[in-house]
Amino acid sequence: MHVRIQRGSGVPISRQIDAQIRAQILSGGLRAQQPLPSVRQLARELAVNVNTVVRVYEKLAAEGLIEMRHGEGTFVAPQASTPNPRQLAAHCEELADEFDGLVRRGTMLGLGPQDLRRLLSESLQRVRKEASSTPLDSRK
Amino acid sequence: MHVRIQRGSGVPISRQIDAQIRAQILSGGLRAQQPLPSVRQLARELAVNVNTVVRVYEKLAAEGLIEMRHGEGTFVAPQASTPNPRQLAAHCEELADEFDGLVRRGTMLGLGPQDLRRLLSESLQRVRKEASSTPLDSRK
Amino acid sequence: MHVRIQRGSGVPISRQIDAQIRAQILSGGLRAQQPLPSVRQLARELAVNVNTVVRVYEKLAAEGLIEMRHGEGTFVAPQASTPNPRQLAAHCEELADEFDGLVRRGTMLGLGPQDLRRLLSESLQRVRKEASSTPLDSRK
Amino acid sequence: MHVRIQRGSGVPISRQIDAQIRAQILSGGLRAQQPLPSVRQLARELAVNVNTVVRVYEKLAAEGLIEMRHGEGTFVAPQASTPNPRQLAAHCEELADEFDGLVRRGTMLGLGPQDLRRLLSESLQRVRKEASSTPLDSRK
DNA sequence: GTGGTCTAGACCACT
DNA sequence: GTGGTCTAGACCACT
Repeated sequence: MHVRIQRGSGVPISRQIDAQIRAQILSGGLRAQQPLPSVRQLARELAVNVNTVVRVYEKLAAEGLIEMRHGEGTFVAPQASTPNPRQLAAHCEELADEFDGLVRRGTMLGLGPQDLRRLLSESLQRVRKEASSTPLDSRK
Repeated sequence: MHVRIQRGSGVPISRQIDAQIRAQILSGGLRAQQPLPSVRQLARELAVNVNTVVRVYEKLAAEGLIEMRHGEGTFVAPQASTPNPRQLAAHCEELADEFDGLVRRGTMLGLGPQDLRRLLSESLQRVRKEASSTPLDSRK
Repeated sequence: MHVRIQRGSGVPISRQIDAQIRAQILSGGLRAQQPLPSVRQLARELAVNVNTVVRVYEKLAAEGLIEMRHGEGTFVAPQASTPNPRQLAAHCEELADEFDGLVRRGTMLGLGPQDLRRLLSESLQRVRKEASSTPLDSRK
Repeated sequence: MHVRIQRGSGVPISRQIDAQIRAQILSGGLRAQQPLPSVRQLARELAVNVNTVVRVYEKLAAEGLIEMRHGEGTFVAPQASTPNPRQLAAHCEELADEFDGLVRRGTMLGLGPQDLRRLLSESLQRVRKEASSTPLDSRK
């Protein structure tokens, strides 16, 4: 599982973690029954307080996306296996809104469409490189 | 002056307003001495509390980007006229970070580079349309 | 930390609090890393609204004099340790200006230099007594 | 009449003007029937908006300390001639309070009694020099 | 527990 | 009209 938080972006840490785990489950990147890192492990990796992770896991569990099995660990819920197209679409729409926000801000900074396309291309490269260099997660 | 806020995005309203005004000043979109909307007017336009706008204006004033003149109004600071390349660059870098965030989230949703480029193109169209349809601000 | 506000003096409460905390940091009376009272605690002690304290702390934080750590508390900034002679001098000059104001007002009331010196002596006594009788702050 | 305002001290301009005129009337420095500068003249001298002065004059007139005679000008009220000991005492006490405030702030800056006495002495010199060099007011 | 943000509303001061 | 300060209270996020 990949999670990466941006500090100082103004977006609450818990929200960032939630969105990323949720995206991977909805898209099938994380499969049903697959184990998630333990609360403590993820908290350590992200340098975040344990309670912050606990609250995210609890919320996802309350929505039925994951299951916290006492003494065993946390797993993607069985029903969560089939990518849910409605929620996926909702998530994509949210992404589109955020693109709008970035484009507006870029425009206000005086950037044109070409500049913004270039920014995106550079991001794509950076993120691709990240992914390839990331050591595989212990529990994936 | 153009400001547009996204509610429910997790990013504090005040931060969104701050970033957008700041971008326009740094890029020269707002010129030195130019009047900003009054705190009350902007608050009304954005359907936001007056204090929220006041806090943003105070912060920008503390950094010397704008000047609040008691009883007169609020203006872009005289020194803010020449686009500050260092701060502009910092702001662009911040934008690049946020692109990275979106790309990561998109990737987690299973989107490929083509999908993301398409999302950007659609955003560019939407935002261009917004701009052209926006009635000119009374005070710019 | 000692803060004492005078209501009805015409000087905004927030400004009084700001000046006093600032003085103690600049002079080294408050040391680097030292914890400040929490916003709620100080608000309670001074019988002032929490937001008023928050605004003061935010301003001092924006200037790098203190650090607000989410969930942890507020602390004198590490760099603030070495008394800053330039800012200290500025603060002393401000004090001198205010002495001028008092002397002018006293003169207008018909007081002579001797009367004013006596007023100062009495103040020194009163304030000394205050200090000695103040119970040590829990967190200093 | 002597009035001197300190900008940026946090004390409202109108309050500063009020206190200074009031002090001179209470102490007999301004005698009954004596003309005050016109609203416009004082506003110009102090580089203050006319309305600010108007409001101060109106307040003092409402308390019976001065009289605004339409078409003639503004004068110290006849009854205001005999220095009012009770109000004078109140004003002196206020002054004492403000000395306390300054002494506290000075102490927080690390100044001792000697430093503060020196500050006062320097103020006395400065203010004496001001007074002697001030051109006599046209209407005194 | 800690700080962070926002609202609604009041009252004041300056142009 | 403009900005400046303050209160009371809510709800959220991080340790």
